[in-house]
This record gives sequence, structure tokens and C-alpha cells, in this order.
Amino acid sequence: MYDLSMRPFKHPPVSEFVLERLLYALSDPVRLKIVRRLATLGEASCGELDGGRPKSTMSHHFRILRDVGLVNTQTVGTTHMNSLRKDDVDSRFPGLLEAILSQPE
Amino acid sequence: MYDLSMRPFKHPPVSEFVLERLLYALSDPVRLKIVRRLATLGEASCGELDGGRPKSTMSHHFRILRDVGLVNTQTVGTTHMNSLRKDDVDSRFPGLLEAILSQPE
DNA sequence: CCCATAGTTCGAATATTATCGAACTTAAGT
DNA sequence: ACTTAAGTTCGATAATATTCGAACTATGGG
Repeated sequence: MYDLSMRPFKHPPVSEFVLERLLYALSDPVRLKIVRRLATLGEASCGELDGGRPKSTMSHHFRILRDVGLVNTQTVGTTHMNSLRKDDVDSRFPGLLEAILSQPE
Repeated sequence: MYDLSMRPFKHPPVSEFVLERLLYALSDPVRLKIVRRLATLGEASCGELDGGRPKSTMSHHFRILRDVGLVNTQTVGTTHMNSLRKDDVDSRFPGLLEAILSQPE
């Protein structure tokens, strides 16, 4: 009973970003890798970033990344294009994303 | 059957630090606050940092902080003195700790 | 209109985690 | 010795998370 076009994803405003939740989101290896790849690719569909993992698993991780404000997802045709909310995260937590993503893998 | 003096705490070498685990450790509000206070105090006993929480709970959190390499604990008399392994963390993850701890509470 | 594609949602199993009381241990003081 | 102080460890419980299959839903193409 859900409608993709009528119910776009909820993206929290910057004012609702919470440091602890952001750190938690990034503490999962799968999610950290997603964020890393988005940082280099600029944007990517969900399918491009699964490492052979089931769609439902990836969908779960993307939702968490969206919920904490790290990722923006927009529907383009049948695919969901994801990108980092870099400016938003930077404005709320200056230097944080850079400090984390610049660390060696 | 444990012996405090014979079994000092295990502190992982810098080479074993793992970014994801460190982020996870800091994603808990209780632990993040411990680390924040250690950053300002320099060092503190376990008791000084409980927020009225039971000792067993605090002991749990300190162990996690030790296990990921964030905190050093040494026995001094009957108390355990904790301090941040700032230099170690910095050497492995330059700028990370600063970036996290400088964020507004 | 039918079908494939892309991804979400639901449900359930499994695994981790947080919290705390109770029992324990060591060091230090009396 | 006895007692207190400071933490740790154990055990149990409750809350959360991860993973994935199955069913579902738009969109776009033939």
C-alpha cells in the first residue's frame, strides 16, 4: 500500500542530525563502504553498491544512512539515486566526514 | 579467579586499531561522554565518570573503550586511572579524535 | 498489456548490546 | 584481622540490529 512517487524518502533536516547516530551509522563496515564509494563516485544507484548482497539487506542499510542524514536518495525512473549530503553534514559537523573518510581503509 | 595485579588490562597495539570499531565505541552516548570528559580532565577514575550509573554498567563501557584502543587504564591503589590514548589514536587515525570531540554536544 | 528491472516492506531468525544486581577480588586503612 | 572502597566478572533480561527470503510496487520498454 505504499506509493513510491507519492511517498518520497524522508530526509531529516540538518537541525536534527545527531552525532552519536551518525557515528553509529558509519560504524558498520557495509555502510561505511557505501559512504566511501559515494564520496568518490558522487552518486550511485543502490544496485551499483551492493557487494553481491541481497537487495533487502542493502535497502536496510540505505535507510539507516538516510535516517541519520548522511545520504540523499531521489527516484529517477525505476532506480534510486543516492548521494552524500556532504554540505549538510559539513555544516552541522565541520570536518567530521573528511576526518573519517580520509582514514585508510 | 582473576587477579588484578597479575592480569593487567589488555590494551591493543596501535596496529590493531580498527576504524569501524572505534566509531562504534564512540556512538554510545555514555561512552562518548566518558571520552569527552577524559579529554578535558586528562585522567579520571571510573567512579568519577559514572553519572550515577551502577559500577557494572560503567565497567562494561570502560572495557569497550579499552578494547578499541581509546582508553588506557592503569591500577593505582584500589582505583583504576583512565586516560585517553590520544597520541596512539592520532598516530593511527590523524585528526579523527579531534574532529569528533570538537563537535558541539 | 505484459514483462523485466529496481528497490521497498514485511516477517522471522539470529546475533549483539545495554543494563543492572549479586558475588567476588584487591588494596588500603584501622 | 576486619572493614571499606573501587572495580571487575558473572548471569539474566530486555532491547536493538543484521541478514535474508518472499511478497509487493512503480517505472519503462517491447
